[in-house]
Amino acid sequence: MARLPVYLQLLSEQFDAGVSNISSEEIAELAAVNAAKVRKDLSYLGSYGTRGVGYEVEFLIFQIKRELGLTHDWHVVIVGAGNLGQALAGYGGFGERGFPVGGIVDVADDKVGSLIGGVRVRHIDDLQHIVQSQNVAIGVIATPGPAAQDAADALVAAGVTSILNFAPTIISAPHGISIRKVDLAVELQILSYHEQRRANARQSTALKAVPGASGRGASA
Amino acid sequence: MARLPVYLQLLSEQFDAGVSNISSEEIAELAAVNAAKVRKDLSYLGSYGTRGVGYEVEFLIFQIKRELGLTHDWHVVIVGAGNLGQALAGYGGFGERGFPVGGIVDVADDKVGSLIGGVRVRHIDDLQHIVQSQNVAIGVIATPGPAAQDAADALVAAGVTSILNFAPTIISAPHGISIRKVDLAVELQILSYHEQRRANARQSTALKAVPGASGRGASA
DNA sequence: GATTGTGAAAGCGTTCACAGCC
DNA sequence: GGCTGTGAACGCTTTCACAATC
Repeated sequence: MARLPVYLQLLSEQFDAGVSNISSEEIAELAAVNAAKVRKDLSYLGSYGTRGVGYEVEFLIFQIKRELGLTHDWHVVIVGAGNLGQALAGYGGFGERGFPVGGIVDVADDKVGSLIGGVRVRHIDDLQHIVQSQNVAIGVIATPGPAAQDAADALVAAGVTSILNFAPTIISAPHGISIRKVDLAVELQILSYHEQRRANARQSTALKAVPGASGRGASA
Repeated sequence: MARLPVYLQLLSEQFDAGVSNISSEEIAELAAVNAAKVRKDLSYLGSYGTRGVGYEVEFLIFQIKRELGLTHDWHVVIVGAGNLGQALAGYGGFGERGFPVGGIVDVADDKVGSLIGGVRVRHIDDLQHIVQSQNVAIGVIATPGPAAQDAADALVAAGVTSILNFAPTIISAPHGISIRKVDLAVELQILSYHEQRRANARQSTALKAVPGASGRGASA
């Protein structure tokens, strides 16, 4: 249920705005999805709506948080203190949303010791100690692509059971370890694909408008 | 075809490693997907494989790049020079992968003028000028959630036709504008959900092992 | 013999439509 | 009357399986 976090976000906003009750239709509108889908998703949590009335916002927020395991903070550890790792650690968004950075590690000795976003960079050999002392369950990989699998192996060996991978590499891990991948370049490439199609469409329209022009090339 | 960028990445790695020919089975292995899916995806580009042999890596890379519109760089403009915007601009990954940062803008005058990742922050009023002079087609939103819709409106008004949204808000745009959303907190919350389930599973196992213990609570 | 390209089958998530309930 | 909860229909994606091709 990858949409629950989205509902949670928008319900929190509505709650802050003073809305105490909401219908599936309204949620659907805000989340830009179908109302039936919202009801199916929410019914998965239990029957927390009232027919003829809707859902109580505060109660729904609580139930979604419970389902997602957001009743307490989850410390994360970042592997890789390069550009991306520094950016992620310095960006305060993790901590604000309940995922404080419990540590940053790197293999390079010259990076060890520096302070990023209030957290000191440690050597990757300390990973197990950090994970166990801070009870870290989630690791973030922010290494260059070729080092990502090593980072994953180190995280798993240290006892981490969930991994968020920002490296442009597909990593493997033992069964039972959850992995998610976010590749910024992939996102941009997908947008590029759409741009490309738009450009092609413009071109073939132009060619149609001037039938005498050569119709070969990148059209279709 | 959101998998083409993934194939492209791994094919490029194979090419750099000296592999000149590859089968759908091998690609599937590297991409952690089914081989039939790889063939279906690639057949969508045209019949570029050779039966009994496989695919020529270099040619396939070229075809995927052509399909994705990666035959030239796409300049991007970042809206929001806060933590996240600075992080994204400073992280060199965009430029390296063919998406150089053509500009960063913000509404706050005190941010305007500072230098981030070699690019000077400009006022959001300059957005249209930046977009048109640099021929920017893709905008990146790195504002706080409440400002995201305004940022999107400004991007669309300036002539941008694709948006990558990092703000934790669902934005709307006119038909024909492509939008993708990346929410780091959502990714972590999905992992939290898996951790939560693991924790529950452990607890119910423990309860089963000691049948006398109270079976109520967060199990199931 | 090996591997692609692709119809057909299976699976999965979405949407419809309405009974059930407030 | 209004809105939820959900079985059934739908459509899209994935997977299978094999004929076509090198």
